[in-house]
Amino acid sequence: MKQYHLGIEATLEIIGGKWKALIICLLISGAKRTSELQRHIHGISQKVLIQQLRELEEDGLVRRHVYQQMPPKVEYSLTEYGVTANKIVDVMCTWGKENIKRRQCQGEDIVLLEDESMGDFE
Amino acid sequence: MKQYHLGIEATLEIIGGKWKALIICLLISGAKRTSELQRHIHGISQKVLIQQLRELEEDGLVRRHVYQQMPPKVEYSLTEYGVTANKIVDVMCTWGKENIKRRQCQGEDIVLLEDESMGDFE
DNA sequence: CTGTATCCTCAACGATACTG
DNA sequence: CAGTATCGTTGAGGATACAG
Repeated sequence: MKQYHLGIEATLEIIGGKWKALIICLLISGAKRTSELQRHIHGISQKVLIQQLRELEEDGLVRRHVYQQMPPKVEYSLTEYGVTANKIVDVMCTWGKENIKRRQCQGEDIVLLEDESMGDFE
Repeated sequence: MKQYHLGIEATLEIIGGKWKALIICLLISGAKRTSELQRHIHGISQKVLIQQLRELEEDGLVRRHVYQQMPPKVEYSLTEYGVTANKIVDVMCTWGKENIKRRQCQGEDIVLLEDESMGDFE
C-alpha cells in the first residue's frame, strides 16, 4: 500500500519532473508533433522528451495520436484529465513571469522572450 | 544574458526541484526546525534538505533564523516573497488530492494520510 | 519524422563520521 | 540539534547510430 502524507506529493510524482510541467504548458495551446515540442523545449534531448511523454501518457495526462502515413507523423495532446493540470501550469506561468520581472528590477541580466510562433502553424 | 521563453521556466528553476515545493508547503503552516522538516519529508537526507533550504534562501523564498543557545536551534520560515509561492503550492496540493482519489477509484492501492501533527507543537 | 538501442558522463543523492 | 566533509553509488540525461 502506497502512502502519501500530503496531496502535493502525488502531484510532484506526476508532473514534478524536470520537463513535464513545461510539456503540459506547451500542449495546452493544442496538439504538437514530437519535433515541434523539442524545438520549443530548449535543452531537452529527443530521448528524454519521448520518455517524459510516455510517462505522461501512462499517467493519463497525454494522448498519442499516430497518423498512418509516410513520412511518419505523431501528435501529442492533452487528455481531458491532462487539461485539469492546466490549473497548476497556469499559476506557474504567472508566478514565473512575475519572478522574472522582479529579478530584472533587481538588476539581473535576464529576459523573457515570449514565443510568438506557437499557436497555429504547420 | 539569460533567456527564458515561458514564465514557467523560471518557476521550474526555482521550485522545480524534487523537494522544494514540498518544503514550501510545509513552511506555509509556520516556521519549522530542520529536524521537524526532515521528519515530515519522507525519504530526504539531512544533507539534501539543508542544501535545498540554502537554495531557497538564496532565491529569497526562505529565511533562516538562528537562536543563540545550547543546544543549537534553527528555524526556517517563508519570506514575504516565499509566501507568494503559496498560490502554486496550493493548487498542487488540491490537484494531488484529487489525483489520489481518482486513482483510488481506479483500484490503486494507495492512501492519503493527512498529517495531523503539523500545525502547532513544540 | 519518429522512435529504439547503446554507451557514457556527471551530478544528485545516500551514508557516515565528525565539529560546534 | 545543526551543519560540514568525504566517499561511493546510481540513475537521469546526452550523444550517437540506426531502424521503420
